[in-house]
Amino acid sequence: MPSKPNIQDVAKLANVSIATVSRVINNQGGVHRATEERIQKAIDELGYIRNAAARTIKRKETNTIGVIVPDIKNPFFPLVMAGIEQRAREKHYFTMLSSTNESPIIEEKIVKNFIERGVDGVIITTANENGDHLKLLHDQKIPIVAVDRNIKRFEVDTVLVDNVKGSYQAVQHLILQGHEKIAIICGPQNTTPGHERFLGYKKALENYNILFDERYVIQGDFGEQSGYQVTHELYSLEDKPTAIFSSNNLMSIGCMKALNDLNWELGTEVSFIGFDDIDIATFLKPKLSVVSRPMNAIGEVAFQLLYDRICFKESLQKREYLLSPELIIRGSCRLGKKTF
Amino acid sequence: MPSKPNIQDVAKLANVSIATVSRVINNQGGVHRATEERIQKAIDELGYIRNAAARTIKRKETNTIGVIVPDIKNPFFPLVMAGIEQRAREKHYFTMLSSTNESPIIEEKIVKNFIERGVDGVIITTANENGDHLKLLHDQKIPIVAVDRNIKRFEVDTVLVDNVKGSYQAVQHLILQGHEKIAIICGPQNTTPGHERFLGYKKALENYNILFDERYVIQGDFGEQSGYQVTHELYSLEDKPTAIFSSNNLMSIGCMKALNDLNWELGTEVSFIGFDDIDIATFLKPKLSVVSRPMNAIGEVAFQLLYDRICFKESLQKREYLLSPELIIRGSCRLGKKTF
DNA sequence: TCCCAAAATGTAAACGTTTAGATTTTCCAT
DNA sequence: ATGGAAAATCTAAACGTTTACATTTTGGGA
Repeated sequence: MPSKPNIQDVAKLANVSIATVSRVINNQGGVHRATEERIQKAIDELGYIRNAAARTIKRKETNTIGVIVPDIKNPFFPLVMAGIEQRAREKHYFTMLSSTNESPIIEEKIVKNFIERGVDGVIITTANENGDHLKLLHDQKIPIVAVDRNIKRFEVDTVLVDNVKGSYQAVQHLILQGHEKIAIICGPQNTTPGHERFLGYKKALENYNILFDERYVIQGDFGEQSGYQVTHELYSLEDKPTAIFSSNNLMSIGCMKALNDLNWELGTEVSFIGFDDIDIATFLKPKLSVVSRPMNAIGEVAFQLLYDRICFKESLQKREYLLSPELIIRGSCRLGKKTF
Repeated sequence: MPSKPNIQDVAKLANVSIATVSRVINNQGGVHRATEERIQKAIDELGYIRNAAARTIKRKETNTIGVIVPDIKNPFFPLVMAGIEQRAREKHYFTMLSSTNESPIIEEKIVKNFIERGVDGVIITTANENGDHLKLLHDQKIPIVAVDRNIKRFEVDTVLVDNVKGSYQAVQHLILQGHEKIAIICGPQNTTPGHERFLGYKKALENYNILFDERYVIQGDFGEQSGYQVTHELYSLEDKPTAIFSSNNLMSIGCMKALNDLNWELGTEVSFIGFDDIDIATFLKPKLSVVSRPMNAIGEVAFQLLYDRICFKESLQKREYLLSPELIIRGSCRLGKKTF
């Protein structure tokens, strides 16, 4: 018994031609009942498993999609991924996941590799929204769905969250609690989420006629470390903010650590709302208010969009899903210090 | 310009044979400098990308490994995955990740699919340690590395953590703090980690001559929900434990939620140590003591083992890596209530 | 019994590579 | 100029499928 059996071996053992075997493997029908059974027996006996590579060569499809995320360690993405996988499995699609560590260079390599391997489509949260490095994908007419971050250079289907609305609601809530000195820990302004969350912040201030103060706008990079440092900066202001809005989960964690180290008391001395729910939220005293996103749904929608696009290609218009985040009020902003 | 260009198109444009093009694509040398440049130009011009499927058919290798985890939402696995990916990228290997939701049935399907696709090897944390459903892999002589959970049915390389030692140290520490009524929230006893962590617990009690009390041994399923429920059960005992050891991260979280809801005060009324570090650990008051595992290293070692095995196949002996967990003492067990 | 459509099966040509082995070209020592 | 080894290139046969088309078998009505 030499290495892997192939369709030939099965055909020989079952005493039929490879065409018939192929028909059985692919459930195409039109095969005599008895013959089918004979072939199935041969398959089992030999332990035959069809070779996807050879199949792909003919079929020109892999039933595989690629998923590219910027940071697999950010719990947001595994949750989205779970949604994608769930839906993909239903449609008998498989999933290749790669993480770029926010590097467009790595991202381009991954893309190239995905193309080599013939993925039928790609779901991506890109490390560089201008999208120059995704040209290859576009050229090959491989369907793309952008999740959480848009791609500027071409039209692609998108699954985004209404960041403006989410942060607007959060900041609005802080304002209604009586806060006027509200700081924002921003994400990178060259990313959609980073920028839009800042816009929502600004809009809320404007709507309520609160003075926009540059000192309270402070740049982070979506990483925990930066949330930590930046909170120190805020603390060192002579006129400290009475509330902080953090633009993402990891920076919220960094911020909380800093609050702790600085003895800057959450809820009494400083209120807080963060974008994205995090595990620690309900364990802090007071509990953290957050803007929560439906991660699993994001993944599910993303796959559905991609799947439709794979089936219907260009005949579809560009579709943009905008999911609404939900403001979850817990304790961390209830005690807003009235300024009047 | 019809769809994807192939090696033929490149050859024609560069006015050479496909063999020469192939040599260039694969950097095999022996091609005239000028010719190579001409070919490269043709490749760029056409936007040619080689077809991995066709290549696989000849080469009988994919440079892809499959990774199977039981629950992608458990933060442990993305961290291990990050270690795997990091090392894999260095060796120009790609990674397919699938999650089984702890279902051996799904796991078997994934395995079959991986084989179809010709993965060069598999890293797996199996949903069923007896391993019957992995027979296919073994039959095809595809290298396997078992992570975190062993596989009983065949010999495979393993990367495990010394669970017995880890939980022994944790329980020992509780004992030395003066605790005698120490409860354990167990994981499933048909998994290596679940069982071994229980063994470490028992061993520590024995060594220090503490009476083993069935009532304090309580079964969970490694899920957050079960940690929560089970903690309620412990609280309802007439003779409550003074310390709790939890067998994994998610159950620890559930336990903490329960403590909170029950007003069972951590650190004073009940001490705690959990297996696996978790985000919330340092945010609780007092901070949580934990047994910490080197996730990234686990992933790196796993890939290294698999890589060697792919290169050398049967010529290697079975290798077992046993990494040591680290007991991190924070506040949650410092205040052990002396019973004398 | 014969005919013929329908059903079942077979034949052979792709698909896009890699690679042994054959052939041609280059170029240097004579 | 010439022979011949080394370098460069080419030819053609795989690899394991799918599938259009051709061929054979089956079975029921006349």
